[in-house]
Amino acid sequence: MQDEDLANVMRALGHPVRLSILRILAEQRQGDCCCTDVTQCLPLAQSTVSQHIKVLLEAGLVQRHARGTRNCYSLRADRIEALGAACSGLFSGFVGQASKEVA
Amino acid sequence: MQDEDLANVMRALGHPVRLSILRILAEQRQGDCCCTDVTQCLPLAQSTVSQHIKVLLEAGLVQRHARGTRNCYSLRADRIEALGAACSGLFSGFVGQASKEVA
DNA sequence: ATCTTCTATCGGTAGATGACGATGAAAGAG
DNA sequence: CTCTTTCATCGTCATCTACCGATAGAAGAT
Repeated sequence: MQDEDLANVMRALGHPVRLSILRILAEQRQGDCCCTDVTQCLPLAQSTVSQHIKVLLEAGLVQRHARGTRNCYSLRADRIEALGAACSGLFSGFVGQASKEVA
Repeated sequence: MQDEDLANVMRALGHPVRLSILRILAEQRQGDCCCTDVTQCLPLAQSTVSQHIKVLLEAGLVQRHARGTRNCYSLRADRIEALGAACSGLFSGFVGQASKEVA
C-alpha cells in the first residue's frame, strides 16, 4: 500500500464520527445496516451521515449493497485486514529504527 | 486509547507529507534530525515543515529535544507501539464482527 | 397511479487546513 | 558585539471539510 493510499485511509479514519460509523457497522450481524439506521445512532443529519459514509466508501473501508429501497453497508473485512497489516509494517518499521535513540 | 485520541492520531497520519516526515525521522540513527534537515528532504518551505512537525508533536508521535541552536526530533517509539496495538484491537474488533457477513 | 420511505446529491455557510513569505528570538561563531 | 544559523510563530490566501436543509429519484406499498 503506497503512502498516498495509506494517507487517504488514515484521513478517512481521522474523524470520530467515521470511527463511530465503522463501529456501528461492525455491530450489525446481518450487514443490513442502512443509512437511516446509522443516522439514528448519531446526532447528525442524514445528509451528513451519507457524506461520511461516502468517504468511507471511497477509502474502500465499507461496501454498499442495495436491498430493495435501502442501501445497506458493511465493512470490507479484507481491506481492513490489509490495512492492519500495512499499519503493523509501518509502525514496526518506525519503531525498529527509532528505538535506537528513544531509550 | 479513546476514539477522540485515536482519530487525532489518525488525522495526523492522514497526510503524505507527515508520513514522509516520520519515515525521514525513522531513518536517522542518532536522533539528531533537525527541522532544516527534514526540510531539505522535502519540496516545501521550512515554515510548512515546521507546521507539519507541530501536528506530529501534538499527536504525540514525535518528541523534541533541543541540542544547541537546533531542535532535534525523534520518533516516540512508545506511542507508536501503543498506536499499533490500538489499531490491531480496532481492526480485529471490526473484522471479528464483519467477517460473519462478508464471506 | 399515488403515497411513503430511503438516500444520494446540491447549494450554502462556517471553520479548519495547507501552503507561503516575513519576522523575531535564541544560540553559537567570529 | 555582530553575524549567522535555526526554527517557531504570525499574517495571508486558497482550498478543503463538516455540517445543514432542500430536493429529486428510485423502489416498494396501498
